[in-house]
Amino acid sequence: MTEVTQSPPDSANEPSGYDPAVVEKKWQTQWEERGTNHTDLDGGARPFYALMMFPYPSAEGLHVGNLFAFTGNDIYGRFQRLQGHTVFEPIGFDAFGIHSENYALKVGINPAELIPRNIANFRRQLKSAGLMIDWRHELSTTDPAYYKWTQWIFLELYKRKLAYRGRAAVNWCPKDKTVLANEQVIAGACERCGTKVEQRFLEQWFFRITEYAERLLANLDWIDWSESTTTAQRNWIGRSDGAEIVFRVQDLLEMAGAATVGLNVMATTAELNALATDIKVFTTRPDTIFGAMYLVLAPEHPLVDALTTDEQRAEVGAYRATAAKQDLVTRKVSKEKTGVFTGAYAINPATGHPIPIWIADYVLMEYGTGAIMAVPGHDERDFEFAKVFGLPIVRVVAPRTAHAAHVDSQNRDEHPPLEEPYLDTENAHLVHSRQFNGFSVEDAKHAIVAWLAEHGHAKRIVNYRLHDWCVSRQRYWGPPIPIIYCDKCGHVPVPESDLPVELPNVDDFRPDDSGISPLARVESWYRVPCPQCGAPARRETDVSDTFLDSAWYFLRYPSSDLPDRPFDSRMTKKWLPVNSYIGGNEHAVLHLLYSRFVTMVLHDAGHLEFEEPYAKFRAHGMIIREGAKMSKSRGNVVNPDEYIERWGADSFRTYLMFLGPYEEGGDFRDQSIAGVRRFLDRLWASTQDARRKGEPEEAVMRKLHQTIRKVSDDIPRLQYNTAIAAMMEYMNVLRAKERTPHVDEVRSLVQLVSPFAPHIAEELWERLGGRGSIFDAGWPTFDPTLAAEELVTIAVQVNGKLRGTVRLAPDMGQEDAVTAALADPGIAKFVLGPPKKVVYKPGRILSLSV
RNA sequence: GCGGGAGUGGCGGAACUGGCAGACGCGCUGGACUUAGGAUCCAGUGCCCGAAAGGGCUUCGGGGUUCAAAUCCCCGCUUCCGCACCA
Repeated sequence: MTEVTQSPPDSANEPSGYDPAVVEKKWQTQWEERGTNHTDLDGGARPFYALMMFPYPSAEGLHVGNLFAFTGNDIYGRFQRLQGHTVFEPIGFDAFGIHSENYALKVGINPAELIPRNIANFRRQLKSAGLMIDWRHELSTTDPAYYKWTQWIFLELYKRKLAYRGRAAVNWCPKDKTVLANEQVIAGACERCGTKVEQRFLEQWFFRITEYAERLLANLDWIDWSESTTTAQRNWIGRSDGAEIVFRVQDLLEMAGAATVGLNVMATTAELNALATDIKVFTTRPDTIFGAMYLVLAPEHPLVDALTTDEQRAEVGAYRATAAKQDLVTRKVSKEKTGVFTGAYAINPATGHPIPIWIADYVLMEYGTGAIMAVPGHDERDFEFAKVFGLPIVRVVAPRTAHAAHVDSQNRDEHPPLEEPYLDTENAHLVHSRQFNGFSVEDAKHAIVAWLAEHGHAKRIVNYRLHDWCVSRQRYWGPPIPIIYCDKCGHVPVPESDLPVELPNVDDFRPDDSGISPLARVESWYRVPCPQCGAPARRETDVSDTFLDSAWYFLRYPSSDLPDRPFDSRMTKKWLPVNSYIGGNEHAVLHLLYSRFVTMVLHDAGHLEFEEPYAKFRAHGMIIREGAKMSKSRGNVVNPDEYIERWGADSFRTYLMFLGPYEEGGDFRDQSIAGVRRFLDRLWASTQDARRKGEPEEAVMRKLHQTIRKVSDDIPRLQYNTAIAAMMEYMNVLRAKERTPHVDEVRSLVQLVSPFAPHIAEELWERLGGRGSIFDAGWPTFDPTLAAEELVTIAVQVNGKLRGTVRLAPDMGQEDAVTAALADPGIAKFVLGPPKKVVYKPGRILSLSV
């Protein structure tokens, strides 16, 4: 439990009489009874869809980070409503997945039982926070009526040949005999039993997201998203322009015998021939081909067996075995270069010289072709490797200097041996590269690929870092993948009429040593007839990735009750794409990329008219606590319940928005909430005290209109902290000493506060005689003439130093301004003669140089 | 290593397009009201010199551009986040 150090004011002695507990309860009830937060999806004009990333309903309850995100979205949504939009602000629960399953395993209760409890708790907490949610459209990804359509989406991808079976590495615990997620691997060992984890290859389902890489990348140029997020996506997609270069293996005939024996049984003869002849490498530096001194293949490269000579076979085998034993996490961490020579040679197509073929785990099978040409002179990793194994290092790129341009670049002495790889490509030219000597790196890339292409040795190619999306999970708590395996028909999709494939409610959902997925033990469930031929067949026993559940939930909200289709086309046309999406940057890549991909596929399949799901996305910042990151182990996690109880939801919300710039986050400090609470106390008091007699004061009204302008400008830009500061500033004017505010001075302030502190705003609105909900009363308009100042204060600088200020009309001319400034003795004493130079910006500054 | 941010009082943070640095809030100091104050109200609060008037200094450090720089340019330092042997 977190200790809340500061107590709220004791309401008995509270002069303003503001009791948030009473006010908030009252209005939450009223909203529910009157349906204030219900959205007229059918008839509402000017639809505005304000989406927040739905939470995973953990047993700990709502995290303050969730509330930070939701409140920011709620303010935005309420503001849009006050501007005359019909706003839809739905919520749901992302309740499938490894988190729930692991927690269920820990406490020994089936997740199907736990999740509804957690959701009930979340619902209570969300309601206590005063969010403008239309609860009639709540959804949970674990509801069969929802995941029926998650499965339907899988089949849509399958139909379009975008879902396929492939082998992929997983973390495997040999003791528990189970697959582990990356986060369950701690320092290379199973988090449950401490056994060293191995990598294993399993047949899994993949989505061909790489086919969409170019579109996913291109659209980033026009969607209105936080730049940090689009940058993260660009990096993740990782487009590289380069070339595929073919190296012919030497003494091919001799090796053919070895190939047939050694190669994987999966390979057909045709594949074998193609593979055994050539090694394809991907490079972004085809210009350095004359410096390619050796080839390196990934240890699991399918050609390795075929290439390896008898003398090297034992060593190669041992190296591959070690590499395979390494888990996926530690393999990426270890940096020292290791490797083994296969005994084989390939021909460098540029030089015609034979170069050795090595295997090493610094080459990854997953990227490019799983093989590289090593250019130790111009690549850090290759350089390091060459140093370790004493391989030759040759320079083929050299700095372009005025001197070097005129000498014979073939002259070796001109360029001493490399102490480190030479990486500059800007002011450099080629050397030791025959007819390409003197070419710039850029020109050489094109020229060399074109030259090699004449003999079929190379082609330009684009490579992506993005991999296909592996959607299989060897787990219990997820939607079963809707596929059936039949001996005769192969894999057969479950007919749409048979959806959903319901997750069986089993007592024993624990992984044990019997097999891979817990569902593989439920024979009564997985044994089914083949939908095509009727022969006995078997269901897929893996479930799909949680990211698939969340990749389409925003499509379901407006059609949440639709039984026979995933979403209604009319509703979808009216409400989508989402107008505003707010969420954390932890989802900058996976969730946001996957949902874009699924949307594009559904668009191509004719189900959607748009191909980008979120017109606008803004990433909010992270909150820390008293300067430190919040974590369970530190015990410094903010529990929203406690703060809402002690300070009220309105104060808590407003404080969250005040503690820092929304898109950057900030430091949550217990002591500081008091300031926001005081502000609301004073707002309450101002309304109670307000006089109806007489006229509002002109200067105060001027400040009010300036405040309306500021708040109206700040909210759409999510600059909530400065909007609140502006309202506080106005409050200070309103309640300057000995002053009784006029109702007209207060009413608009209550409206400005309403998106931040909705309960107190409703209450005060009612007390001021407002009819109906304040959220149906519109937004105060700002009158520029009322906000304009008659006189403005202008700073006067002499030789760049501030020497005083003068009050001037905003449109006063330069001469008059100088005269007015010099009339001030405090300024005049620094100006002895006539000023040498005068810079005057009306309404801003007067700068004199003497 | 690569990519993206950020460095401003005791603290969280303001500052539009280069134009009065420190808005707003916390904390702190003094006062009023009080049996009391961890409530409320009033005043003060960047640092240094000075009794004051006044003056000097100040936005991570160092240079530069400009009448004028937290803001623009160059060099360096620190720090947070993401990706990480991606050829």
